[in-house]
Amino acid sequence: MTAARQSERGRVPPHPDVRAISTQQVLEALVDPVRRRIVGELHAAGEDLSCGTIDLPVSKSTATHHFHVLREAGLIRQYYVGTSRMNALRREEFEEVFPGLLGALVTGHARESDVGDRA
Amino acid sequence: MTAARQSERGRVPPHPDVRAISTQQVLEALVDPVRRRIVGELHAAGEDLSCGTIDLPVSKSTATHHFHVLREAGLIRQYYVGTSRMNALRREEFEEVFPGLLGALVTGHARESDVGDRA
DNA sequence: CAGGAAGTACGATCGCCGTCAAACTTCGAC
DNA sequence: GTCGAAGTTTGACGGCGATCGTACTTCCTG
Repeated sequence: MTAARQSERGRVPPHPDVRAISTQQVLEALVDPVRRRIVGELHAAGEDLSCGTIDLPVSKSTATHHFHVLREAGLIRQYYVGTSRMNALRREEFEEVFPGLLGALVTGHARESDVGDRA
Repeated sequence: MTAARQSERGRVPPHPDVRAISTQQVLEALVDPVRRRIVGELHAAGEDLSCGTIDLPVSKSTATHHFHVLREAGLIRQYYVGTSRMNALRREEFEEVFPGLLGALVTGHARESDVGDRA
């Protein structure tokens, strides 16, 4: 059992069970444009991204804060690779508990330039 | 054209075009538990309800504020009947612009007692 | 018309959340 | 072992939004 932890470099932050998360918490997490942008990028990328890869209009400390909130809300999973912290969207797990929500937000109202102006 | 207005008792508040509403605005409207409760009640009722019909854990002036926000976010339509202000959920219009969102929030995570404790 | 019911408008208050800078920690590279 | 890159932690600050009470408006009822 410790073997598994060791393999992941130790520094593994706590991740909540998605089933234990309230709609309230999810909405509070997704109401922030910066956090929604993070989720959007992860969704679009289709692969795990390090914090630095996603460029955000805020300082590093603020970015850390946002990732923390997303993790607490069960939206992302984080793990270290060297000095970089990787972020993985917890799509499937999340879909089971809040079916359609993520899709509705990423897809919904796609025409607006809202926060999706990368490219 | 004034004829139409007259029929509605005059006191008709301004209603935005749903297409002109941002995801941001919608989320800001729905992140509040009280407002989500209002939407939930309207959704469950399946018919228009007056402000007073929906009992909320806040003062009247605060309630007015919440209805205002929901109206501005394109979620409800309001009209007077006598001294009562009726509220109608703008389901279909909303569904066209933010497909699945409303359903995902009302249905999603139905097991939690979140804000849906009526009955 | 007097009274009351149903909301609205207006300020004022207050707590929370997003933001930042600065100091610190870890890890990889050289 | 040093340096730098990548994040984290902590504390402080500022603004926005939820809340309330009070005064006001409108409409129905008797």
